[in-house]
Formats: sequence, C-alpha cells, structure tokens
Amino acid sequence: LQTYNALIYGLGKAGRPGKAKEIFYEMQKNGCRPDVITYNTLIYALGKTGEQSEAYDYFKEMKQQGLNPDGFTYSAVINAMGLMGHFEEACNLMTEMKELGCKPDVYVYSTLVNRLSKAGYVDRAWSLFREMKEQGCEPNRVTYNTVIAGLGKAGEMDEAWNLLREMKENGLTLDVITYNSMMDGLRRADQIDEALKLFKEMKDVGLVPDRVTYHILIIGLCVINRTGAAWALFQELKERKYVPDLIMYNILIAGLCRAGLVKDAESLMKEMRDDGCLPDVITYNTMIGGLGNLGRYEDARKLYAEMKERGCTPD
RNA sequence: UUUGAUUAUUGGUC
Repeated sequence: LQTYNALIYGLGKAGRPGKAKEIFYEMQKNGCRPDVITYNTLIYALGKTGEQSEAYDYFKEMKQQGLNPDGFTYSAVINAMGLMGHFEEACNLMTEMKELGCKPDVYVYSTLVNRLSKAGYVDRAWSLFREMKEQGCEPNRVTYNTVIAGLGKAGEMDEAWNLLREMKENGLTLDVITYNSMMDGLRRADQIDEALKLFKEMKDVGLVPDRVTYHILIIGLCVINRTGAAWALFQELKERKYVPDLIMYNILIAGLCRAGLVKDAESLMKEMRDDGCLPDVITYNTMIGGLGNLGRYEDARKLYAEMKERGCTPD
C-alpha cells in the first residue's frame, strides 16, 4: 500500500495524473485497497493539473467507500474547486467538514484564502482570514504570506504593511517569500524605493535574496526606466552565482522592448540561446509585441513562424 | 522523505 501511495505521489508531482490513475486501478486489481492517503494523494494530483472535476469525483468515491476525508482531503478538494472558480462549493465543503466534526485547520483556511485572492475576491479572502482568527485557528507564516501577496496584487499596500507588523508582533518569522511578496506589491504600486528599503532590511536580518527577489526588483526598476540600477542588480544576481534563467531573460527582454530597444532585445535572445536557455511562448509574445510596436511586421511574422516550427504553441 | 497552503516574467480589462 505504501509503495503504491508513494508511486501515485511521485506521478502527481511529476504532473502525470493519468499515470497516477492507472496505478490507482492497478493496485486494486492486485487486491490492495486504497486508503485515505491514497485518495488524498490522487485528488491532489488531479486537482493540481487541470483535472479538477475528476478530483471531485474521487472525493465522492472515497466517501462512498466509507473512508473519512481529513484535512488533507479537504484542502486538496477546496483548492481544486477554487481553481475552477466554484467558490460556493468550496465554502460548502468548509461547512461540511465542520459538520463532520473535522475543524478546518490552517492549511484549509490558507488554501481557500489563496484561491479567493487569486480569483480577485480579495474582500472575501480578507473576511475568511478574519473568520479563521475568530474560530481560534491561528494564521501562520504561510497564511500571512498568502494574504500579503493578495493585498499586493490588489494594490492595498497599507493593509499589507499592517499585516507585516502584525506578523512581527505575533512573533512569526519573516521569510524570503514574505519579503518578496511585500516587494512585489510595492513595485506594482510604483513604490520601488520602499521595495529597495525592504531589500536592504532582508539582507540585514540575514536572509538570502533568491532569484525571485531579483526578478521583482529588476522588473520594477525597468518599468520606470532606472536601467542602471536594474543592471547593477543583474550583476549582483550573477555574483551570487545565480545563473540567469528563462524568467530572468524574459524580464530583461520585456524591459528592453518596453524601452524601444528591440535590437538589444534581439541580441539578448541570441545570447540566451547560446546559454542553452530556449525561448518560450512568453519570450516570443514579448518580442513579437516589441517588433510590432516599431512597425517591424515582417520580423514579427518570422518569429511567429519560428515559434511554431519549434513546437512552441501560440497562446 | 506515503498525502495538503504562500512570492516573480508577455497580451487584454479595471
């Protein structure tokens, strides 16, 4: 049983829910009954990869089999419902678990808070955040990070600052994601200098900025044409021995295109290829847009042809 | 190490 569970888990993580399902049926053929963990793992695998309604089917099936869903089950199903935008159902599931005597834990709340803010329902996310506190479920670092990121996307940085303070007051440790989320919100709100202050602060408290940190700050600086500072950070990233990856190249290419420096963007695209980093659909979209803005329609068309030849599907 | 939640890149809309 544990071997099968582990297999299903691995296939889910590898983004192969179809194979995971095959194993699920194969184990039963071999006389091995799935337990709660098997279902949880399968539901998670399906829910993550766009098979959300199937995830729900297996949720029903496990109940029919007389198995009791637990917090793991509900967080996986609620996440799947949220991804489909079925928030009424997600809320019903919360109610259902309460009725079954299974108190929603911090994972379940955080999952739904995250899905609500991702779907643009920041207000509902906020009330759920308040509700969990009232219900005696203490938000942890991940919950705060989730809410801070949601507020940042909604441009509500005052609230985000309040939460940051609240985290400190509650003795929670801030991590790189906390800082990254704050800095991303600030750069969206055109407060890049505030973001740079936090960047200094995070280093002062001994946190090591990751790639995402640099990506956020470099985007923010590029957008307002502070290219010198952006370039300096790009050098710093390399000093930290972070190899520029696809996302970093996409950010720089977008920055150059935005500034009308499409020729430089083109050479950077060559350079990324030489580094063994293959352009993806975002790279092509960005370049095609940049070329189009300059009226270079023929070159745009060529890139469009090239992306299809390379098996990169236009979106 | 048998299962669950958080941050970044292109376009449109606000």
